Amino acid sequence: MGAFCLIRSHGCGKLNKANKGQKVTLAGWVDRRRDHGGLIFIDLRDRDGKVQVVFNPEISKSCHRTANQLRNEYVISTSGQVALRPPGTENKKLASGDVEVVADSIKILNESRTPPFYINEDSEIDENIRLKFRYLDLRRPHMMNNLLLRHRVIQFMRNYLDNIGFVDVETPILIKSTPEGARDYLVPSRIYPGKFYALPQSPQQLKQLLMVAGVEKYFQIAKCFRDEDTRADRQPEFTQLDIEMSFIDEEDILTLLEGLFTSLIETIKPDVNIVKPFARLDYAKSIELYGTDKPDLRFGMEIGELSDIAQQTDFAIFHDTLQNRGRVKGICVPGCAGYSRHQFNEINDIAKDAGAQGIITISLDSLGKSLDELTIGDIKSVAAKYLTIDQVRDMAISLGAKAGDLLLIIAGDNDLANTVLGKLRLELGYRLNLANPNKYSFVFIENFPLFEKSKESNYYQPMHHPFTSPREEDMKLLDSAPEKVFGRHYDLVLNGYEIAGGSIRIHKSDLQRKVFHLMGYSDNEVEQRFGHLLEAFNYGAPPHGGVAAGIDRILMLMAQEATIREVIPFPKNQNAVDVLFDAPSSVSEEQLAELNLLLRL
RNA sequence: GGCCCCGUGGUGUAGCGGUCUAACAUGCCACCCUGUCACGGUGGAGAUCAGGGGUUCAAAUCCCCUCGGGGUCGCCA
Repeated sequence: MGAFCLIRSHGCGKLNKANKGQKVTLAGWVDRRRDHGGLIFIDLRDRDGKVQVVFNPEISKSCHRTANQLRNEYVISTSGQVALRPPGTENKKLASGDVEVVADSIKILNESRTPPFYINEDSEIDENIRLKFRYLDLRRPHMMNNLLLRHRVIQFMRNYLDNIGFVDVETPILIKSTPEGARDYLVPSRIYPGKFYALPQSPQQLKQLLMVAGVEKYFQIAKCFRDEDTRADRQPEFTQLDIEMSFIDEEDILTLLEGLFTSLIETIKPDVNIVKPFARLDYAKSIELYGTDKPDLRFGMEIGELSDIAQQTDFAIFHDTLQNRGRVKGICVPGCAGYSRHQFNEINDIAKDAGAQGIITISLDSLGKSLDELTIGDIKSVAAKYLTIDQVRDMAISLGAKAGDLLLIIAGDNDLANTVLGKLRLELGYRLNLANPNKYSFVFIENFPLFEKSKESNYYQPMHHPFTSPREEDMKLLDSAPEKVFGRHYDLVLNGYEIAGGSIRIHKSDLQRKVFHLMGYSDNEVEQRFGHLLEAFNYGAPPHGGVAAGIDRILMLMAQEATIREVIPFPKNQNAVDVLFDAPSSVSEEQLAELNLLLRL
């Protein structure tokens, strides 16, 4: 740790045979004490790791006496000689396990209460307690590693982009509320009574203005704020790698992303397997095959269309569905023909939770046979008596099934069938361990519709955001059939998580105005909310586009954590509460008065 | 706002109508121990079973409500 450390000469975890005989001074926390009466061992821990320190009364009586008072998490500094451990007592589990420090002086820098949970072992602890004592939680090596990983990833991104000509520009945190999209966090203005700043949901408009300014290649590690409900992969404030470029098209951005993420993972996680080149999938295709626009491509189990086969059967449920413009679709669950009653119930529950009325299961309970040898007696299904063996075989072939597999079939509305089967695919795929945790399966999702019809109003709302450019060839459809227009938008998905999204932007004010109008904004509203952007486009705005990547999610995946909170040093809980600071909290009457605020509760 | 899961010494779990005066592991405290490393040994302290109400002769256990936590749908331009 070097030059700046006044009371230490080395990091604990960095000591090894090469330091043999050196006199060192260490500082850190007592990870564990082993008192043998005559001899006391301490594992001393700092950011770099651990090393064993020996207190021998024959070396120093007073040190040994002091070591006797030590407890876990006491902060000490100690000096002594690095010695090879006696043969046979090396500890292979410890990086510094070949050596130990024989202490000849020790100072207790601070005592510690017994911590509310274990720092020195990795066990499940109630998250509320962890968050309340986050400074202790982060002291655990596991969390410290996540924190250091975060540092290395962000450092890598900065260097990578700097090397290819990108400029890091900071944008303000106090800006203007531009409703639509997510709810804003508002900050009252003291100087202007009754007026508010908003925290940025993302630096979107600012980076576009930087393109107008001529920055050409911009990036920022940007904090974003959205006042929406949390999820395992969503927090009220989160961090994006924000990128924008001028004079480029989609391919330039996809190439940049592929290069950046490939070399990021290869540098920081050299042992994992990246599927290269990154896959590409149409939005519509993704929905049809995986029931989602963020598919996990580490395993197959694709959704298959069975409507044509269903049409030929004598099964009333199939016919009713098809008559009502519904579809019959299915997936194959490999090797699960022998599922128990209980397991079938679970599958049924998943399907119902996802909105299905029911699910039809067909067990090809005939292990060892080929599909050709199947007989109707091998088929276990409530629908068996309405199906011929040829129909079952055709379904099995459509879904890529073999004997011993389980077919799950949903009859219903197309969207619903996709959603339900997509959910079952994920759930069962994970249960069957089909998703290799060391595989990084990136996929670009392309060709999103520009708009979707709003449920509440008669207007259109953007799939991505209102600044996304329509495809050139669809421009004329904007007036006649906006729902048929495709946007120049793309997402990057990794192992079932959307980790980046971007687009080529609109850079002309008349087109931007038209899109706002389709969203239902009046001229007046457009001027009020986005006048600054439209005006900027009138002064030589270059064509441009960019992307924003969710750094917390990327880190979550790299650290193999189940939630984003594990890679955020000080996250909020599911109810958006910071339990360490107890925020949000009340403020004094004086503070409210100064802001001209009156609470209406 | 809806749905699902969880709440038992400091921590993690067991117990799921009576045997609970609540068990186990670890941690904590005291003493013993010179080669351990999740050290070992002996002894000890530590729990209104989240809170409230109900059912019952009897509730940690069953039911209802509240609170807290997690997951998810809605929401997230």
